[in-house]
Amino acid sequence: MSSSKASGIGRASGADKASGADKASANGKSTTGRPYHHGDLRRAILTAALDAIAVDGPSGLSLRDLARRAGVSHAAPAHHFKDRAGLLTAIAAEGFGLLATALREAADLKEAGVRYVRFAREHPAHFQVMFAPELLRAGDLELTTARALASDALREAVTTVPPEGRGADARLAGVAAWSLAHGFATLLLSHNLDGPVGDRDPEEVFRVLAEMLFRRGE
Amino acid sequence: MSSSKASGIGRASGADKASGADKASANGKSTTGRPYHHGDLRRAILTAALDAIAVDGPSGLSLRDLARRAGVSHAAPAHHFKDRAGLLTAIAAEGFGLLATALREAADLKEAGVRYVRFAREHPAHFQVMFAPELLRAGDLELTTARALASDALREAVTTVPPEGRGADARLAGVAAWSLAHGFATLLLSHNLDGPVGDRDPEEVFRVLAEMLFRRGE
DNA sequence: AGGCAATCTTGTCATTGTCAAGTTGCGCGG
DNA sequence: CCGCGCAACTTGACAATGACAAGATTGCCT
Repeated sequence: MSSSKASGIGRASGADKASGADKASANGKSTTGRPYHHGDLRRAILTAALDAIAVDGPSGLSLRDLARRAGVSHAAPAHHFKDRAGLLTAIAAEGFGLLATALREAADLKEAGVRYVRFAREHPAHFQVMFAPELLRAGDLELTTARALASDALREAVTTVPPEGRGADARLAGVAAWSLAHGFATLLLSHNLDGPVGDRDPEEVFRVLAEMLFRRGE
Repeated sequence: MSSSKASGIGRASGADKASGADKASANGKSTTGRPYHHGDLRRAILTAALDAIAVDGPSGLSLRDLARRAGVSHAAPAHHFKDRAGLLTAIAAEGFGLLATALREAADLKEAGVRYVRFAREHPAHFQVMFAPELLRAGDLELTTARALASDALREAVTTVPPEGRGADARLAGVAAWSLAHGFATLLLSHNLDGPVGDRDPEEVFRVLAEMLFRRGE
């Protein structure tokens, strides 16, 4: 039951491929002018994959289905991402990059946690893939550097925690914050907190949790 | 009778519930036995699946491979578990049952968290499947009841938190504890804490984190 | 203009999940 | 004691998928 006809991301849009007339839009983005070679298929497949993953999870992803959605042949994705693992690795790397920039703007550790949760909610597909190691190519350079970037951003945020937070070991404070945020985000995405959180804003709920963790004398 | 030690997931342990078909071959003798109908294939496939999942993750699971490992034909698993989702659902249900009994023996909320982490480490395959909703049959009765059981056990543990834990809302304290434990366990299993935790005992590390959360005046 | 390399297509193969019959052997009612 | 039914498995088939190998097409560079 695949359904999900083309349309949406791909070109389609009624243009036969021989349309040599319109080659404008060198910067792929507009909905109409795909310069034959699809403009940039790589992006199209990535976004199609993100859509699919957000719905069915990374396991249900089908390269052929993505190709169909993008309106290209079944082997086209393999040219950009070598195989399934390659595609997912690219997604994970992109996710770590996005997360790194999101964390970098955080004022303190609590705010970093809030941004972590927000990231998971705004990019659920990225988030899921990022933490599914058995689906990724472990050694990939782009992935490891992006992950290191995000890791640095988190580490930097940890330094902002007030030292009188009796955790003593700053590293453990970081692990605590990461665990709390990651667990909350994961449970949220897997709909395990629908009851407790209810209709409250998840980020506000998390703020309360974070305050429980980093309760200073104040 | 099901309250045997939790570590016994080995092979051919007592069945969990129904399956009243086995009466003659109740005793597991047979070194070469293979009472033709394989004894109990259901258990064999479950344990084979747990092994495979622990190595390759739930996504890489192949029913045909499990059948091969069990020495049966490729369609044999389908008779016990209707399909892939059925098998994984059975695993998840079993996992929630195990988790429920593990949590029930906890003295307080912190200890419940420790047991949560221990469960994840001792039953990584169960744990991964339990929180991969898109792989499960959502409406399954056995699953939902087992999940409710575990949820009750956790809720009960929450009541043991000292009320002066300034979280005020007991529900939020539960969410905090769950998030912390779940995040720690998840990051642990995905090898994201190999650095920070190092060679220390993860449960001890988690104890420190839990103390950061539920710091009372003391 | 001509060639080259990137991009995409077509074709193919092994593997897998799932369904639809068959087959085997145990136990139960007669 | 016996055959009959039923549960546990087997055999066979089919569509879908991932991956690979060549071939076709086009933009670009010189």
